[in-house]
Amino acid sequence: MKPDGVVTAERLLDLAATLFWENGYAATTTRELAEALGVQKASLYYHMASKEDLLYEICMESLVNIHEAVSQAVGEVRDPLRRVQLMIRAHVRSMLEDREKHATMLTELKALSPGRRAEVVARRDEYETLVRGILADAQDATVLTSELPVKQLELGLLNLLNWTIFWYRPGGDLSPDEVASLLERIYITGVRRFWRGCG
Amino acid sequence: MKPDGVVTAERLLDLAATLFWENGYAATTTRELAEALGVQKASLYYHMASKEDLLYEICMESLVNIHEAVSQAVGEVRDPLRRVQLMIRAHVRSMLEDREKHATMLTELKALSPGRRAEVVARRDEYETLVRGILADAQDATVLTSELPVKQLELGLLNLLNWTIFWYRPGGDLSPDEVASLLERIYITGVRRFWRGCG
DNA sequence: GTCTATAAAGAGATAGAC
DNA sequence: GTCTATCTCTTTATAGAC
Repeated sequence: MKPDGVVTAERLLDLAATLFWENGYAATTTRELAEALGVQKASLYYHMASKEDLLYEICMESLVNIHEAVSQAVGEVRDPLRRVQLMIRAHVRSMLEDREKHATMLTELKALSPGRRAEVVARRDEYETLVRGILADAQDATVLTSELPVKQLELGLLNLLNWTIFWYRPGGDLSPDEVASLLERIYITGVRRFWRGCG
Repeated sequence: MKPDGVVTAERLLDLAATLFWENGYAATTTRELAEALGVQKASLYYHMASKEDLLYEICMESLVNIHEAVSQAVGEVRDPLRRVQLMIRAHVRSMLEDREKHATMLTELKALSPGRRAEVVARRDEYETLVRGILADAQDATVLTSELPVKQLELGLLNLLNWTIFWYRPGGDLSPDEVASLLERIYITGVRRFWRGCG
């Protein structure tokens, strides 16, 4: 959550993400938001159009952020395996740095109206396309196994990475980078193409 | 969801799990539950004490079920690696067969009152102890890597398995057993202890 | 075991002053 | 940009008849 100096709209969005994640979107009331911001209920409506708008913006922002983070991380790098490793690191780091927003996007999507939900899902599909492309390149370069279709490589990877938001706590046993190292190690070893023969 | 013949209390629990999972606990109203059951709102209270009771029972049931499923699956088997494989299969199968309850337990826990939440968390810890024990045995038998502490083996495994409830759909591309095979393959390859040298 | 009727509280959002 | 006051609707749960 951002400090007092920042514009109220931005503080409201961060605060909403925290409360939505901790208590759920439907269970979080405008009264709680107002109290935590230190204003009256009605004052919220100067900064937002509705409670649902907050949820929509949280979802979109988390997806824009992680897409940018991964795009930039793989950026100029050409080595296909290295690109997979950098993607994993950037995904985990972005997800954990932006934990409240990302978790809210992943768990409260169902609370959005159909139209807006579709917009968020479309954005998420775009991100998954980026991920799948990086995996497909590594597969084509024969550094990842060809025993599994790329869609299954993607499902396996996102399974392994995303569940982290449910147990990760800042200041816990593992730092974001340690989490990334652990998951990267398991995944890469699990799906890398090895030449098993001797010679 | 169970058919009409079954006692109403049980049908109510199954129905609640479906609605809680689809729309969230807080967003699901007693009106919707009553309508879907085909009775009046007030009639619900003959079968339940409160809406929160339903959530509590759903959470407990899903955990009792998965604990039993995994216990029985590894049952008499002694081979440590085989036990890990059987655990993965039973976990995935139980989670997907009981999808609504399991998903509700995993995502709506925060809606329970502190006391009941603590009870559910204690049950979940028990299950995780079972999982960790099976992994530790395999590690001691040198069939799983010793490079990672058993706690991290557990985090990695549950990450890989649990996220499945967010995308699995009955009748989709993959059957529960195919999902289990995919995840088992990635995990076992990822954490198995290999002798890399030749000879 | 299910009904009609209603209580009591809390929700999101708006009007209009300052 | 924030306030007080309020509107309107929905919520969970109960009372008591059948």
